This record gives sequence, C-alpha cells and structure tokens, in this order.
Amino acid sequence: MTSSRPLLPDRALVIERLGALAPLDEEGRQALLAAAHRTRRIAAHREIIGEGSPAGEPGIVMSGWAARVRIFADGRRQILGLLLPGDVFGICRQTKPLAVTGIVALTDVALGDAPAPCGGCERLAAAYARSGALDEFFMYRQIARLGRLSARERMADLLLELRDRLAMVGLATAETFPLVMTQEMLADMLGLTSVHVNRTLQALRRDGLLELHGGTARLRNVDALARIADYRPPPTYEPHA
Amino acid sequence: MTSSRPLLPDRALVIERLGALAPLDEEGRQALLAAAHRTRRIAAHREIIGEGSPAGEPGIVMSGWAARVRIFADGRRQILGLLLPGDVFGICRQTKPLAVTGIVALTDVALGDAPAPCGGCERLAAAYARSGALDEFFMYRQIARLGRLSARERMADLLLELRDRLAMVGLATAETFPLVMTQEMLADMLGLTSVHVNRTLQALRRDGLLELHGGTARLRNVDALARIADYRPPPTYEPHA
DNA sequence: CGACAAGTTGATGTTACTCAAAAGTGGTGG
DNA sequence: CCACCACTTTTGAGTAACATCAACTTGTCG
Repeated sequence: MTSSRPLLPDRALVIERLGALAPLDEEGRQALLAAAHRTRRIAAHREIIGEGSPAGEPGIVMSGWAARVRIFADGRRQILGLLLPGDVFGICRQTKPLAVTGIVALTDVALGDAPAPCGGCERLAAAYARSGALDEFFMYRQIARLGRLSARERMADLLLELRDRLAMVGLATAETFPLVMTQEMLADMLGLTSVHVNRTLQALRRDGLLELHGGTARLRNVDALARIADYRPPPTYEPHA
Repeated sequence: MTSSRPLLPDRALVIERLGALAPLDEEGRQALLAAAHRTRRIAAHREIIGEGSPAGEPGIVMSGWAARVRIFADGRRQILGLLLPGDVFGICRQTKPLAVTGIVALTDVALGDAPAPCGGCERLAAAYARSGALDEFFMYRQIARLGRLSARERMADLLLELRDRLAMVGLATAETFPLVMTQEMLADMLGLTSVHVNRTLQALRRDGLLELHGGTARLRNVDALARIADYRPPPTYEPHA
C-alpha cells in the first residue's frame, strides 16, 4: 500500500498527510514545517487540555497518540476519539472560550502549533476543513460502534479504522500497524472492560484474524474483519482542484 | 424558565434560537424569515438524505424531529444524533460531495433552506458556527452515553439533554417537553432494545422521576436525574459581542 | 368496527461485568 | 546480574445487565 517507506513517526509525514487532504501552497508547507520543529513534548498519561479549561491554541499531533476523553464523577472514563499523528485539534471558527472535552496523551506526544491560515496560505484552511470533516466521520463511526456493535465487532471495526488512519500518515501497511494502546485504553475506547477486551482479542487471534507482537498488530484477514464489522472506509478526497 | 409562551412549534422560534446563539443582523433575520416561509414537508419515517448520496443544500429544521442514522447490513439501526427544530445540517466549509450519514424524519418535518451567509449577513456565519459547536458537544455526549452509561443512566441523560435542547427553541419548560419519539426510536438512539427501553422508562416512573402522558414528558426530579447521569448542561454563549 | 402501530409483559438466553488472583513485562537501582 | 517494583496481561468463577422470543394489550385513526 504505502511502498517500502520506513514505518517511523516522521514529522514530515504529517505535512504530507495534510497535503494529501488538500494540496498545500508553499507558504502553508513552510508554516507547517516550522511548527514541526518547535514542538511541545507531553509524557504519556499526562493531560494535554483539561475539560472546561480555556481552549488555548490549535495544535497538530506531530508524533504519538492522544485522545479526547470524558471522565465521569465516579471515575469511569470514555475515550471520545483518537488524535493520531497528523491530526489537528482546537480549530474553532468562533469565540469558544472553553474546551468541550479533555485531551490526554496516550503515549509520549509531540505537539506543534497549527499555523493559522493566513493570507498567503489559504490552502491550509481547506486542509483543516477536510481534517475536520474526517473527524466528524470518525465521530459518527464511534457512535455507531458503541451503540450497535458487539465487543468482537467493535474491535474489528476499530482495528480497521486504525489501519486506515495510520496509513494516511504512512504509519501502516495494508496489514500491519503499531498498536500502542494498552488493553485498558482499548476498553475505554470501546466501552468495555479491559478483561473483556483481553478475551475479545484472544478470540480474534484464535480465529486467525489478528496477530499481536511487540506493539505491532497484523490483520491476517482484512476482508473477514470488514465483514464482521460492516466496515466502510473513510472518505477520500480526490485532489481534483 | 421560558415564561408562559405557548409550547407550539413556531417557526419564528428557530430564528430566535439562532439569534440567541449569535445576535443576528437584519439581513440575516430577513433571510431566515424567508426560508421559514418556503419549507419542504417530509412525512414521518421518510428519508431526508440517504447515506452516501450527494449532500444537497444546507437546511434548517423548522418543525418536527429528524435524526442522523447509520443502518447496518443486517438491519440494525443506530441514531447518531438528533436534529430538533432550529438545528442546522449540511453546512460544510469545503467541497464535500457525499453525505456522511443518512438523515430520516422521526416525525413530520418542515425543512427550510439555510441561507448562505452573504455579504450583508455575516452574523449568520457566527450563528452557524456556534450551532456547529453545539452539534459537536452533543456528539461527544452521545459517545460518552453509549460507551459508559447504563440503560437507566442513558435515559436520564437523554431526557435532560432533550429538555435543554428544546428549551433553547422555547419548546420546553424547566420540567416538561414533548417527547415524540417512539420507544423503538429511543432504543435506536440509546443503543438498547425497545423492550429494555420500556422497562427502563417504567423504572424511572416507579421511582417518581418521570411522568409521561399524551406525548409529553415531565421530569419530576431534575436534580436526581442529573445525579444519575452526571449530567453537564450544554455550553451557553453569552452575547458579549 | 377493524387494522396496524406502539406499548407491555413474562420466560429464558447471552453478553459482558465484577472480583480476585496469578503470571508476564520492563525498568531501576543495588 | 539480580531483586524489586509497577504496570500490563491473562485466567477463573460467579453475577448482573441487557437481549431475544413470543405473546398479549392498548391506543389511534380510518
């Protein structure tokens, strides 16, 4: 799928990704490149933005995985959505004083500032808009997953989504990708307990659908997984403009 | 809360609502008023937009309830989000050829065209932006609800959300609002079966938290319901500009 | 009145949760 | 190199929540 490019988090890749969403002008590319060199590092498990705190500047995940979360009063946690390398957050087309959700780092994360689409780089705005549309798509998918799929189906659906999203940044091949979430994080993502996630993963392995070693997932039968979850790939935006 | 205004679907109210999100200029108000008089009527249960069909013009729900849905291959259905009077859909800041989700009418619905924010009515764009931010808020809430709440908690959470959303358009008082969804629709919204929705509603009534007659819900103890669901009200936008 | 959709009930089955503990993993310092 | 620690994964047994299936009842509207 994505040739023989090395599967390493590479900040240039996030720029490529935004460029794939909407072709960038030179100013936009330069602004992103600059942002990629001034990053803020966040340790795993640390909060990036607290729910209800002032929303701060828009950012781009340059490497690592983060997640939007909602924590309930009794400690239950739900991951609302993932922020993977190349994902943009905090873009708001309005005076929005407060962050609607908290964001936490799932792994060590490097954050860059998302450059504001200025005069010379209006293509950047188009890239952000498409990134936002993809966010919306994944949010709807998360709702359907939690509402109507069984544990096995949810897991299959998420694995395929991760592959597709990571492939956009060159971090996945057709069958393999780094799966850096703990089973407890997967549980918080899928609305399950970590114990049940463990058993669900075992069942998928037993059935020859999945392999896991050393933080890498290998999908042994993508078609079967897609059938299990009635999976529909994310929309692609042809660079026809 | 909203005085003694009659609780009837009134198209003027949706304009008031958008005005409450961001104060409108006269051009914006006029454009909305015009849209409110040229409405398209959709019968209950009919599809408004099919998933993957060309996305068409942005619209405003003038009266009635609609929902974004995802239908699975085997017929399972998940309601992804509700579109209540005053809600805007299909606003896209980009070339988005296809609708990401289907939309169906839950009741008879009257749709208006959402006027494009033209030169003279840039306040309209602000209102749309805030409406979009609210959509996002409710989407996150739906994810958390489905992922981490029990049936009873989900129902309490949804009832409070409906009250708050309908109150924004003047269709709810502090304790009562029209609940036009069938139990099967509630099931598709909450990721449950209609049988279990029925039992959950009965339990809430037994506990003196809820009354239902003639399509009207009365919340007997808002605080208790809010505690059950760890409910947090939607953000309000002070008209400070 | 008849028909159809919506709501209700009971019995039973299944999925996923809870609790508890064991076993594996990796990092740190002695 | 090993002992130790914290974290993660795995396993087992029992339970609770919700689904399923199949009636039956209650509207509601022509």
